[in-house]
Amino acid sequence: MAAPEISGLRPGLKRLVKKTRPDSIKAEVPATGPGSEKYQRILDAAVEVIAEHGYFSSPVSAIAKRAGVADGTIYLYFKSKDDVLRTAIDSTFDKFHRQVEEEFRTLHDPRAQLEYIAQVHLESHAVNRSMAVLMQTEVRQSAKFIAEFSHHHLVKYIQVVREVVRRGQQEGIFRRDVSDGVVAHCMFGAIDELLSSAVFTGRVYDSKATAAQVMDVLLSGIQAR
Amino acid sequence: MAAPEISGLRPGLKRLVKKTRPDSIKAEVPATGPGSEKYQRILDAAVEVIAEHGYFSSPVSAIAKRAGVADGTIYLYFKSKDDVLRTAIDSTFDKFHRQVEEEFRTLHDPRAQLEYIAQVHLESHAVNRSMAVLMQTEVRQSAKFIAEFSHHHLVKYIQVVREVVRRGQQEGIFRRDVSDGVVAHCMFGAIDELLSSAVFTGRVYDSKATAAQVMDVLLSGIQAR
DNA sequence: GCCAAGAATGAACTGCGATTCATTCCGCCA
DNA sequence: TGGCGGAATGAATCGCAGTTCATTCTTGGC
Repeated sequence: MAAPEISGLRPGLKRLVKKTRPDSIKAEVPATGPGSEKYQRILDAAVEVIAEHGYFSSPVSAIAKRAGVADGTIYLYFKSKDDVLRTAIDSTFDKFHRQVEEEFRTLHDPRAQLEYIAQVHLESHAVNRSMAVLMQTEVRQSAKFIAEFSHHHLVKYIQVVREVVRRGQQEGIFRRDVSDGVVAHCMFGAIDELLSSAVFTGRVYDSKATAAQVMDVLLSGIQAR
Repeated sequence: MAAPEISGLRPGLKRLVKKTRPDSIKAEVPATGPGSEKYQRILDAAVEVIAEHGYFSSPVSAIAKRAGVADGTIYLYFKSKDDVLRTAIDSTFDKFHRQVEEEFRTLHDPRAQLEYIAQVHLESHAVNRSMAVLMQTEVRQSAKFIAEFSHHHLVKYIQVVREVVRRGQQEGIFRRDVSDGVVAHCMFGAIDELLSSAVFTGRVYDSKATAAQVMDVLLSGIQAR
């Protein structure tokens, strides 16, 4: 998708890695490290293939093929098949958290903050469909190794929501007779299920409108009376 | 767990399959069919092992070992490894739906009906921990073949909730400006996430009290004003 | 042009695990 | 008690897929 077409078809152009940047600047992209174009292409290919067939039914060879590289090449960029998936998931979550953090610098109302999170969460579908599928199918997950590290990301998400809820309670906006934890899990679960159902049925929706609807119900449910 | 200890250790008693029932009654358990004790033992073992290691990291040999039978024996009772898991999941969902159907015969208030579903859903943790883990890790899922058929079960669950919500809306109990579908997914998602988090962190909780709390928020959110 | 450094390749290796099936073991009946 | 039908066994088969590594290709400096 976003990745340029299989460069293997243009043998003459294959090895340019430093792009147009000369050596004066030290911060070259380490040919084989993160940030190189091939690195990213492998990640994208892995996400696509795994989203289509599932982790255990996606041979490294299929990922390599999609990325337009040889099987062995993947091991120049990543330690193992696990490592590829882990990296892809990590970077997605990191991006999400950076985005939220950024927005929170100027958005302070607890209600609006929750709405923002909901909306970004629901939007992930449109941003990168394959990644959304992968999140729904692999992260909750099946392989213990994925479960373990991705659990950490979910905890962080919940943590953020809890803090917002708690602040809302302190400010007297939200009722205090429900635990922030329960509310956070409910919100995450509700949104994620909506996303999940959209992903599986292939339905598209207006993420802003849907987020508004869900949050309307939830916020009505927790507003102080 | 519930299964009797590995009978393989008592060679002398192995083959009694008809139990104490003589042949007068035709409805004998077909030695190798559903309902036989070994059949159930294999199912239980599969659920436990898969809950612990995940489907793709659970060799048939491990399931056989846990069930106290030989590898090949499993193929006398089931068509394939897939078939074992499919059967286990199917029967769990079937049980859930029968339970709900039964209760609905005497419970008519929409609010109470939703609360009942929430409670049974949350209780599954206590009923069979391994199965709950399996549901969280495999059903949402990973292997396409599981996804496809279990999706059908989820749809049925959502369907039931939607109908209740719609009836509540008609009766004027619930607000009509939110779609029954969105509400149903939110409810399912919220409950399932709570369950999931309990399953993964190993936390125990009072399913009745938790269900009450979640449903309090949700019902407040959707009540007509 | 020639060479060294390192990127890329992909065939081959290896281990694993689902499934099969020839053989053994029982329990029952004549 | 002999032997038949079916249940159970588990070693052997077969294919697959993650990883390795000897070899080939590029590039950039001289």
